Amino acid sequence: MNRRPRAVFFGTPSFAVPILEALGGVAEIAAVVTQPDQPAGRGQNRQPSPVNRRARELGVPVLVPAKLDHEFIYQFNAGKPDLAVLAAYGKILPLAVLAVPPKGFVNVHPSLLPRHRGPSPVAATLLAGDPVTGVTLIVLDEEMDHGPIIAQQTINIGPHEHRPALERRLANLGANVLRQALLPYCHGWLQPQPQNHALATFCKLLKKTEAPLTWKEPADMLERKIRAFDPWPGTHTSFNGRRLKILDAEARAESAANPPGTVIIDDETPTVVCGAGQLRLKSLQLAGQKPTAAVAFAHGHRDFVGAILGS
RNA sequence: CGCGGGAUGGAGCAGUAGCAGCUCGCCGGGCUCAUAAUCCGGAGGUCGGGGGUGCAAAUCCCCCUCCCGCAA
Repeated sequence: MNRRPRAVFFGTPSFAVPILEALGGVAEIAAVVTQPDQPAGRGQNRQPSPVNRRARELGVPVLVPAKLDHEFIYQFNAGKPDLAVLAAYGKILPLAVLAVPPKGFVNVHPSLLPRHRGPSPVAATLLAGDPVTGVTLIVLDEEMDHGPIIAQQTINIGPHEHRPALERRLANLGANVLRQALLPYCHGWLQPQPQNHALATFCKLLKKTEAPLTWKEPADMLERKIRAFDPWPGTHTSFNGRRLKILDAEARAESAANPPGTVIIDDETPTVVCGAGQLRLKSLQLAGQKPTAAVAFAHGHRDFVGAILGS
């Protein structure tokens, strides 16, 4: 193949945008497939996905199928794609769709496969406390995140990095990997290698019910949740009967006699006693209010220090 | 019209009609070898904007702007 390959891009959230842009650099984008406009924000107005917006700016045809049915497959086929690239599309693809492009589907997955297969790999990485992560390019097969590996690159995780920052870095890394590996794969210079399935781990879709913090848990686990669940489903507790979001905090090993959930003051910083260790609060948000620094929050709420959260 | 909370000195909050307050910060001074500690004093606010009712409005009524939680 000497010409630029024709590719169809599947993706939805902002994570997929840099990857779409990178694809435009190495291939001819026949079309972009993304999720239909979803009700979002206050007022529940329907909003196009970030990938949809970017694709329009780039002047690329956009398909927003509600179902991946025969009509969609017909349209997909009509673009005569050599391959498809998929990054966080948000739906499982039927085999009939996977079978359309001759070179298959290349998936940009933000974890070091076979670790963290599934729909929430970045959150799972942070929850597990992994010191490193990365991006893996695979060829999709009939099982979830199971196909052979085209390329993989690794990055370190910052000691207190939250998911949005890590996701942005992984998106850029994914764009790089795609730029470097896609054409070699298309030309057959790069043979995909099977994953070591024995080492596979799996993650589940995040649920809103995981958002409330349980202070009996160890502080380091709670810090991981705060970093992994940012910005959704978020982490919160309750204070004076109102929902209190914990936006940022750091675990420390110190122990205290107070029961879990008690707010103590440590060197000016409000700190919550946990099942093991303590959580130094850095940024909080009371329902309906703006995010505030934890120190300032304690100044305004004189009964905060000494309170037992989550009760 | 999806439901709901909010806007008060630099920051965070209290204050449902009767002189605009609290914690922190800031400025000046005391104490001190020194200090984020402590003591005394001080500056700083058209109470988001506009209209209305009242002898009197941060507070009650109407309109507007901006911010946020739930919900996805």
